[in-house]
Amino acid sequence: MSKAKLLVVEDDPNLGDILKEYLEMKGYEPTLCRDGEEGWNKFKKDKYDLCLMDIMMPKKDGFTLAKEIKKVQDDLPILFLTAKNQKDDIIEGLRIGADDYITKPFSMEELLLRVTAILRRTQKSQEVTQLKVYKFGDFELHYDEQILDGPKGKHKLTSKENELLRILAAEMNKLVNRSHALKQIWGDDSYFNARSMDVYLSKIRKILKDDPKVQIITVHGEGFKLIVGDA
Amino acid sequence: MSKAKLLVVEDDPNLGDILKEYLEMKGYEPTLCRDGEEGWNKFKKDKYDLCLMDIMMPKKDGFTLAKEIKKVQDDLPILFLTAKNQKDDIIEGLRIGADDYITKPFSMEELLLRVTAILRRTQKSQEVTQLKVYKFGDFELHYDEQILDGPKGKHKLTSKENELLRILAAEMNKLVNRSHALKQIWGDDSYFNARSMDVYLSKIRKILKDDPKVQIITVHGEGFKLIVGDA
DNA sequence: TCAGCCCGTTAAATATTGTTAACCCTAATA
DNA sequence: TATTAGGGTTAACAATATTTAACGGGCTGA
Repeated sequence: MSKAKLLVVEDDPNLGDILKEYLEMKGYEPTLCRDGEEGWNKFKKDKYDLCLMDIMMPKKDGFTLAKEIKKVQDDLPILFLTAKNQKDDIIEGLRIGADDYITKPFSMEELLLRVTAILRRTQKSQEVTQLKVYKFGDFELHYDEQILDGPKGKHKLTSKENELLRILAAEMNKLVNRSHALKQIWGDDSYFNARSMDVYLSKIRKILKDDPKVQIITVHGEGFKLIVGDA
Repeated sequence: MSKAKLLVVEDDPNLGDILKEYLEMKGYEPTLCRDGEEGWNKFKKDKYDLCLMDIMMPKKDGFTLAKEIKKVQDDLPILFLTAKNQKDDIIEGLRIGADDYITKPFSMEELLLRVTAILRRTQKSQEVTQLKVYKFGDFELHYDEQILDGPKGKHKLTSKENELLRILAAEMNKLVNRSHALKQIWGDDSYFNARSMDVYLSKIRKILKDDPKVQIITVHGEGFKLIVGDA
């Protein structure tokens, strides 16, 4: 796990130095630029994880720089450092495309919170963006969306149907222990919950009829299997 | 909930008195010291929640005092009061482990903001960090402005809609527990509040129809998920 | 083989959630 | 002070989800 690289564009030399020192101290790798033009040059040379920039800067303002950067690398998160007395319409304009903003004067702690929040979010979305999908036969179970996409159209599933089918699909062609599934979904293996599960199995089987290759078979006294035969 | 104890070390008698009086008025329990040495003695005698200190002081300067304090109690947050443009002082202070700084002259409101921010942060360290802009699908939620910017225009949100959507957006693609959201927004999980939340969910879903990739899924008996599908 | 349990299915009963509209405040305005 | 507009809550009703009940068929072991 290497340090996150931050592009810091700030023309106030005091604040710039403070930012750089502070962010370094907190385990980041900041590159400080004094104006928008320098920021643009650094951006072209290297790859960054996050960009912090002032709005009002000589040579090239933050708004312009942000737009240019977004054109090249749309997913680079940008955190604007804005002055409090900035006109509303400017703020309005720069909202588009900014991932966040913080108004001066701000505390270092506030800034750090923002930076970590953005990085956490973007890093997460790089990993977990993939919504879970299970495929079996002509079906696709979109678990996160609670949708079963089959050969005869999409079926909206209820939460319980969704959970149950996911367990079966995850163990495709393998036995799913009855009691195990019950504990997973209902928390405990009781008579009524078991009957409930049977009701849902029945509903799911109805949908699965859309593809004759797919069926749920019962292993008496043991559990169930989602089996996928050949064409 | 007792008053937070503040150790205030400031050699300027005018500023010191003003600080003490103001902080008392705001419900804190400040102890005023005139120099670093006195500050050190008070620190040893009592337990404090936060320390505000000047840097340039007779007998023992702020840096020295801060270092000594940190050696004994590393987690005591320190807020430095620095003269304007003393960049090196600020950096040095942050390096020592100050949690924040504020440059003189400052307004009392400004100071209060810092103090409350630090105390809030240290008292409940597991606070959810709050961004100002949340993006999901073709939407941008501008939390501060209570505006949801979508593919078919901007929607002004009421504060409840705003809060609710923020919670969902912060946990994008993940389950948000019903009761948790209720406690966050309404303070308690009661029948009528729950019904109220359902009303707001309905309103939000109407707006989210502007982008078919985005939807709020119900997990029966559990909570909700803001789902962002693929194109 | 047959009693008894296990399971499949359907339907009814409950519980939870979705939606709309009426109602109640409060704060701004005339 | 009366009026109004907006936000929030409550009420009422609709739609779904889940559980329970009821009935019947099938499997299994004595």
